[in-house]
Amino acid sequence: METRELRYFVAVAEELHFGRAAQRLGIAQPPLSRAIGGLERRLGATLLERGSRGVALTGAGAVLLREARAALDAVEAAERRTRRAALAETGRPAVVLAAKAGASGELLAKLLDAYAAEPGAVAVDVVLCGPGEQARVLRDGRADVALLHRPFDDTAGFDTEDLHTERPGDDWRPRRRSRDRRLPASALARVAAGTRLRMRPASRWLPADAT
Amino acid sequence: METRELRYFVAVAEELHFGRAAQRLGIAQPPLSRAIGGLERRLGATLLERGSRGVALTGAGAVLLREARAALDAVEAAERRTRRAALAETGRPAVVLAAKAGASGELLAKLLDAYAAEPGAVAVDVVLCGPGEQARVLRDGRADVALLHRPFDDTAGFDTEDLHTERPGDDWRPRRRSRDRRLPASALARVAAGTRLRMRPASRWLPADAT
DNA sequence: TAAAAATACTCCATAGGTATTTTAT
DNA sequence: ATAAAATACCTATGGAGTATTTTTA
Repeated sequence: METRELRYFVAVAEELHFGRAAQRLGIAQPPLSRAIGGLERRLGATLLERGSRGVALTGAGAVLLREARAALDAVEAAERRTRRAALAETGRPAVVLAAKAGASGELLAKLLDAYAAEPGAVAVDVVLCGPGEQARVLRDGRADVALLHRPFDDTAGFDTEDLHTERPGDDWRPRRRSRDRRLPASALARVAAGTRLRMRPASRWLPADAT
Repeated sequence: METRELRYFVAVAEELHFGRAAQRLGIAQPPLSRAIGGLERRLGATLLERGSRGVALTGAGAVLLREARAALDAVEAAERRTRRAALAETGRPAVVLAAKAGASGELLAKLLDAYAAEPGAVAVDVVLCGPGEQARVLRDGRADVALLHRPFDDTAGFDTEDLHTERPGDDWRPRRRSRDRRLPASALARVAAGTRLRMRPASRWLPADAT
C-alpha cells in the first residue's frame, strides 16, 4: 500500500462522499474512485458501501481508517524528524518537548534544570500546545517528549515516567507543598539518545496466520 | 513520502550498498540511486555519505532508518488488520493474541476463560511466537494483544495490564502458590472493541516549528 | 585503477483528466 | 428523476531499464 492510497482512502472515509473527497484532494472524482476500487481489489475487502446518498464505511473500512491515520502519522513523523535531524547536523542537536500552554511552568523549569545538569545533555526546545494536543504532536513527529497530566491526558501507547504528584484536595492549583519525587530527567536523556519508535496493539478481528 | 521510497531507503541503509540493495529490491541500481537522490532533495537532507567502498549513514539517515521502519510496520499493520477485518465480516470476529511458545500455559487458559465469560466476548486466536518476537508481531499487525513477561520483555510503547506476579525466589518455574490477582480480561475486551493505535515518542533533534 | 554511484537517454506503466454511462433512491 | 459513483477513453508524468560517465578510496 502506498501512502497516496491511504491518504485517498482517509479523505473518502472522512467525507463519506467521493466528489467532496476528490475536491479536497485536488484531483477529479474518477481517478479517486479507481484508486479506492484498486485498493479494495488488492486487499480483497469491501471498504465502502456505495449508495446514491454517498457512501458508508464497512467494518473493514472502519479498521482501515483507524490504521491508516496511524500509519500516515508515522510517515509524517519520519519526515519531520529527518528534516529536524538534518538541520541539527549543522548546529547542536535538540529534543523537542511539548507542554500544555499556560501550565506546569515550575515543573517544566525544574525538569529542564535537572536534565541540563546531566552530562551530555542536548538542547531542549519547548513547544506549547493547546489542551489535549500533545498526543497528536508526539505522534506526528512535531515533538519527541511531552508533559502530560494524568488522569486528564490519555497516556495510552506512550512510555511514561511519573515526575510529580499533586495532592488530592489541592483544588487543581499546583502547590509548593505537593510531593515532589526526585525529578527523573532520564526520560529526556533516553529520548535524546534516540530511543526506538514503538506502537501499541490495536484493532480487532480474525485469523492467526492470515497475511 | 511514499512507502516505496521508505522501502528503498531502508534497503540501502541496511545493505550500505546501492548495488546489493537494488538486487534485494528486484530493481536496477540507477533507479534506486535516483529515488534516494530525489528523497534527499525533497527532504533537504543528506542521508548517506557515498564512497567507493559503499555508503555510510549520516545522522539524519540514521533517524530516517529508525522512523521508516516504524512507519512501514504501521502500513503493514494497516494492511494485515484490514484483511483480517474483511475476512471476519463473514464469520465471527476475533482478536489475535501472541504468546511465547511453550510458556504461560496455565495463565493463558485462565485469561481466555475469564474473557470468554464476559458478555459480548469475541473469539480469540492465539499465535505462538519465539522468545522476544511478540513486540514485532504486535507492531506489524499479526497480533492485537500479547502476553509479555516483565522485566524480560520490553513493554516500552505498549499499553500494559498486570495479570500475574511470580514470587521472587520462585526459581523461575511458575508455581501454584504464586499470587494471582483477579485476572482482568479488560485489556482483551478493549482491544476487541477496536481501541485506537498509538505511537510512542522517538527520535532526537531540532527546531520546534520546522516542518 | 578498480569499485561503486551518478547521468543520459529511452520506454512504458499508471496516475490523472474529460466525457459518458450506470446505479440507487 | 436526480445525485452520485463507475466505466471508457485519452494524455502525460515519472518510474524503471540499458549504456555510459564520474567519483573516490
